[in-house]
Amino acid sequence: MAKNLKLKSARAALDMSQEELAKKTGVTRQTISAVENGDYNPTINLCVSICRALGKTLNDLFWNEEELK
Amino acid sequence: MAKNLKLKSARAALDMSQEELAKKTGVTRQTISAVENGDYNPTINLCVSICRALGKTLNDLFWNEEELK
DNA sequence: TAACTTTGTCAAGTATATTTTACAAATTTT
DNA sequence: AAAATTTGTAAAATATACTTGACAAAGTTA
Repeated sequence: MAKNLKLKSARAALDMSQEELAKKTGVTRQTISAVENGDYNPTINLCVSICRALGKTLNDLFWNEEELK
Repeated sequence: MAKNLKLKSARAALDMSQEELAKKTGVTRQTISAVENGDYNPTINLCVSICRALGKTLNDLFWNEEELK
């Protein structure tokens, strides 16, 4: 899977560490790292928590308009 | 968890059965049923597949603007 | 440069998403 | 009303999301 650079940069824009984001979303730092690096396929609830913690929506961080497959 | 009525109605609007949607998204009919009934927490990849099969986006089907928690 | 923080990664364990098989209730079609 | 399709649900099995603990590499700050 591809890296999630939108997530990575949204977090960077808030100067927030993976650790902080992890705490806010109630998961482990390793999980945040894995999501950012595309190492797996998070649940929608986690995605929503991440979005809320970063002030973004699902479409902002997890939707790719282009890739039509 | 709450039922996903947006999903249920988007599917109904296309006159598509759970079985058809399941086939298009590569999961089981029971999985679609469980997602619609809020019985669990699907992965983002499944959510994206469902959206594409129904011509909707993540925000359309899986994002609730209101509930601020 | 040395201390400190952040990040990537790995292995083993636990929790839960998803499958398979199956049956009954409900809805739609004939 | 009967036949056919659609949907809800359940139990057992499998796949995988997520945790815990730990270590090294890279980046940042003193």
